[in-house]
Amino acid sequence: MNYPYVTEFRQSLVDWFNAEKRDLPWRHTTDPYKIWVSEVMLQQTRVDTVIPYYNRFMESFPTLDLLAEAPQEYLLKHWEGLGYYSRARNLQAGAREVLENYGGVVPDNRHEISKLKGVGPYTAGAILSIAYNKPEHAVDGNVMRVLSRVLDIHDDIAMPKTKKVFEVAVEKLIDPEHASSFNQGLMELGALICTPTSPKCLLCPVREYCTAFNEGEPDKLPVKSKKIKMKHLTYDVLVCEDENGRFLMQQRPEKGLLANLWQFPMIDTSQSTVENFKKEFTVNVHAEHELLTFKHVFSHLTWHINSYYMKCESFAQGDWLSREQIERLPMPVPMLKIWEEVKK
DNA sequence: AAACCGGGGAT
DNA sequence: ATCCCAGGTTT
Repeated sequence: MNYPYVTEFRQSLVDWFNAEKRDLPWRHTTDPYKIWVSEVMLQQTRVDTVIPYYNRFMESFPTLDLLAEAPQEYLLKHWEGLGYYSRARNLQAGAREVLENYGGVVPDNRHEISKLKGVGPYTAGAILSIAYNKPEHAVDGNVMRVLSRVLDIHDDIAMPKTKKVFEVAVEKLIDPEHASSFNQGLMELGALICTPTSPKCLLCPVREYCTAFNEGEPDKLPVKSKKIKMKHLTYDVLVCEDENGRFLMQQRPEKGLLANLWQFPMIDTSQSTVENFKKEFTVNVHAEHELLTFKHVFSHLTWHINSYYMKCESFAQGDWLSREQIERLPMPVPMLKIWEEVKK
């Protein structure tokens, strides 16, 4: 963009944002803690999905102190179904760091705020600009898409080094007096107008300054390579209920996929069998029938699940829990689907 | 740089 | 069936 038009670009974007912005729960505050929570929830997650989670979260954890002292299981229950559960643990770890190292005040500079667990370059810039109105870049997928079109940048956004190109661009473009509205305006534009497919250029407040609109092909941007190979895993899931109406539950390891979440026992059918499971847990099965058979698709792998209900005799080993106890445990969506079926 | 980490909505 | 979303951490 030619330098003389930067001022007009800023004003058009900021004015459009302030006139057209959606009414979202986290836009009723500039509390850095609440902005922080919203930004973490919004990582890789759509606005409509986040809204009910954010509202419930703020009812239970209205202050940074209350989040810091919350039991992890109670915290994860609030994140259940949202995905990327390490976000919740990192958020709490970050809150505890703020209490210990910064007197409970979220830092207002990139150097310190970036030290907090779970706060990377994007989230740092988002909190600094939205809560403190600091002119800091906050480059996410929306911003890269919008600016790739405005500036006609053809670098492959799948490559990590490309993000630096956009961070430098934002540093030059950002409105130093209205950093909050400018950064949110870029993201709002990406969400409402400058969409991945079929961008609504005729409604765009900055199309006058958009190189791709005037000289290029907005639909062809951004350039993004990369393709992923999907892995497939097949599991037998066993819902074992004993004579007292208690169910055998397992907690997943503290690292890796779905860390610390709870599940009904899962058997990797390429590693073991249901018969081995029965011996290992010395479970006597009185009756059994099939529950659900379905697949659950993650971003990088697919679970093929066959679930079974088994009426058992319980023995000492394992966690046999009541329905009420199970309801309080954080579980991944596939287990929630099975649990709903069991309750029918 | 690449792999890992959830889930759902849009196309 | 495919893409991708208000990304960060680990290897």
